[in-house]
Amino acid sequence: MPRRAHTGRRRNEAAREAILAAAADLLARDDTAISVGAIAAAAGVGKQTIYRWWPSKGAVLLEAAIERAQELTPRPDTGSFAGDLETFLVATFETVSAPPVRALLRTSMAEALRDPAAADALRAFTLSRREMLLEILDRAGERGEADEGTDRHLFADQAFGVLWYRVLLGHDPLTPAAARALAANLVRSCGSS
Amino acid sequence: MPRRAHTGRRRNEAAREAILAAAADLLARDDTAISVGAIAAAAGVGKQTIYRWWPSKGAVLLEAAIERAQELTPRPDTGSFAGDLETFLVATFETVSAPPVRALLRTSMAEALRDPAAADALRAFTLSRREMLLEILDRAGERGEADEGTDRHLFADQAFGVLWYRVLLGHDPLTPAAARALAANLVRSCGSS
Amino acid sequence: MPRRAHTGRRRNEAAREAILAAAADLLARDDTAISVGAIAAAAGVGKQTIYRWWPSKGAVLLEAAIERAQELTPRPDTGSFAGDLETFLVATFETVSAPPVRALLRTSMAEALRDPAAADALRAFTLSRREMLLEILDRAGERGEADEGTDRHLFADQAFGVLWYRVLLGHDPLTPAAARALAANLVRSCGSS
Amino acid sequence: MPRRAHTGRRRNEAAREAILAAAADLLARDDTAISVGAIAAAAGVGKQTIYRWWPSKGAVLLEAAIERAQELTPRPDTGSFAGDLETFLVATFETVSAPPVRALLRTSMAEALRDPAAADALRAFTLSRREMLLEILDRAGERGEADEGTDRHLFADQAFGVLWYRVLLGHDPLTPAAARALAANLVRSCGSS
DNA sequence: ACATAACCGAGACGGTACGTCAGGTCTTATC
DNA sequence: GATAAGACCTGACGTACCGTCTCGGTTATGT
Repeated sequence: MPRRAHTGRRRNEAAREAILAAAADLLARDDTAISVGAIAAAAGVGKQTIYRWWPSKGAVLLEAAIERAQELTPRPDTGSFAGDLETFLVATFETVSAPPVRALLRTSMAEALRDPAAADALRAFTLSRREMLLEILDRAGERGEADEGTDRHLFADQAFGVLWYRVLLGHDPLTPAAARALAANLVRSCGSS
Repeated sequence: MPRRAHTGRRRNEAAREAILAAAADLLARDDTAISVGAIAAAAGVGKQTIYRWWPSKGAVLLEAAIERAQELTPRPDTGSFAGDLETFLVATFETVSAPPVRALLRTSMAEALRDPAAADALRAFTLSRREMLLEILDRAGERGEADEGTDRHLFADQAFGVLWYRVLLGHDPLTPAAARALAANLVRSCGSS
Repeated sequence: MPRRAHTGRRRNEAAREAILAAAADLLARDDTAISVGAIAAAAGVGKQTIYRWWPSKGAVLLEAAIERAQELTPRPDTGSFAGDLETFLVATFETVSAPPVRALLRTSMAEALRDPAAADALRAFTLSRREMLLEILDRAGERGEADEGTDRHLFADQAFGVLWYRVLLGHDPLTPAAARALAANLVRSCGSS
Repeated sequence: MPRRAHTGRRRNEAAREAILAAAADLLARDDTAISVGAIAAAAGVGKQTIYRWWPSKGAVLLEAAIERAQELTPRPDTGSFAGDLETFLVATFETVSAPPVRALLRTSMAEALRDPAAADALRAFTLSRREMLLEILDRAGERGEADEGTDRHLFADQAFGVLWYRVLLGHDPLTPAAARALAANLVRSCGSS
């Protein structure tokens, strides 16, 4: 039961932003090894200031990655399921095929695979992206363009699965053509035959 | 506890096997941090013996992972595209949903994301799995069950994309039901309309 | 647990005392590592309040040490040089052989060796103790019990040298017998042969 | 029960020497703050190599200090107690009054006061110096120049006490005149009156 | 049969990064 | 305007691994 709400110096917002900006910069480079010391130095900040506010390196990197990624949010409304889906996927594939964004996703996943705190953050982020996609599906359902029995989870997994698979394994590039073909396949698989 | 004899002159096959076995054991545990020293100690081997034959830690881990994974290879031939695909996916999902295999895939990806040598190995492995799947598609094409214009790459990416996405992000489990639904979707998307 | 009131404007004497008391407490324990944060917390004081009034950690510790030590000041006057000296040394040795006082001297020296401000304080303190001892010598000189040509500095150094040497190196304990033997030696070395 | 006496690479003697040399160099400078990293860097050595062989920074510094100090060993034999003692003390005072040696002693003591391992090393070193001095006293006893009842510990403490006191507190310098006066006092205090 | 040479285990080496700790400074709300 | 709280930058701490190197020793081969 704190007698006062708060005493002492408050969190320095400038430091927080400098840290995330530095982290994002380093993420955009494809340096697979980013150290906490490097982030701190680039942000002009002590390491302890990072550890005071984030549980681990991965958590900082992911927060930085996500903050960047939030900006690039297509919310298409073309009137048709096929149109919305194609627009969403083409835009998303295009964004992600840019090397810095690709590097950002790859490093984010690498961190998430070692660090539970980072994994939570990544899961929260991907969940938000899934919801955007599922809005499109739900709208289509309301218009009768998609079967009601469609497995929504699988629908999202097929879309994002292709995305992540190509980003991580790199067997094929994320082309607009692939986005369109994928959109068509997904529409067909939801079709109220 | 050096029980293996030195061989001198030629590569000691027993050491190689002990290393891969130790690596596989450690991979199956979900210890996110596996060190070369730990592998060497578990194998009763000097670190240099590892570095003599593999370029990096990731390469050892992936070779071990792949060797394990090769054993679990379904090559179904039920006579129909839908049957083959469903059998393949159900079996694959089942295998991968076992926690040790899941850990193995996750750690393999983590290594591949940091270590180019490991990335190459993982790419080679996934390529071999893709070919198995594409055999099924090609057989279907010969029987006229699949459209000739089907994008083979996208077909494989959709299947393995869902698999890896669920293994890495864990939003949903790899259930047989999901495998069956995915198989149905894929058959439909290859359908000679 | 801030029980003391803020005073505003003028220096808070209660805070000063709480700081020195906390420092003295920590000094008496043989914890070789005393942090400013620990002193501040024990005193219920902000770190800045310490740094506002003292130049460094060592300076606080030494001021606390000296304040404690001032209390234990024998000023013997037995009438004879030998008597005064023996009384002084026996009392001093006894005081210093108590573990908390020993710890206090050892920590004080440790701080003085790293921190010029602390060194100054320690020098000032030891100087005051030397003057007490030299009073005894001077009185003896006036009575004709000590040679006028005696090296006063060396006289003091021999006495306090043994004290500090035993406190710091610990080859031998500070026994009353040693104090008496030392007193006898010193008297002899000042003897108007 | 080791089947072999030793396997693996042996300790690198060059590294050991480089570390002690670097430590001695840094000790001679009056930098009160010497870090393990600095020693390692100056020696061209990894920090771990220091921690592998010494329990603490203080232990390294003291070993370096002692190794240097061992070189400067007066073993006088003038035939008389007074001559031997004066020669020993004058030489010792002269050595120690050199600023680098003074710095070395001060830093050694500072380390010993914080670090038990360093304290042990310093105690062992001072013990060896005491024995040298006591040899002189014992030889004098054999010749009948010193009383048999002399307190040998106190004798040594008086000599080294003055030395350390002046090095650590610095009230007075370590002059040859002081050494001679001290020698005279000590001879008198052992006198078989 | 004996020298040679590649291999082996062990483990020390120079490094890089880790996550923690403390010193001394600065900032904020409160008295 | 001094205070308690506490965030800040700095820099050292001691540890964990990396990938390389150097030992003494083991065996298959080549003479």
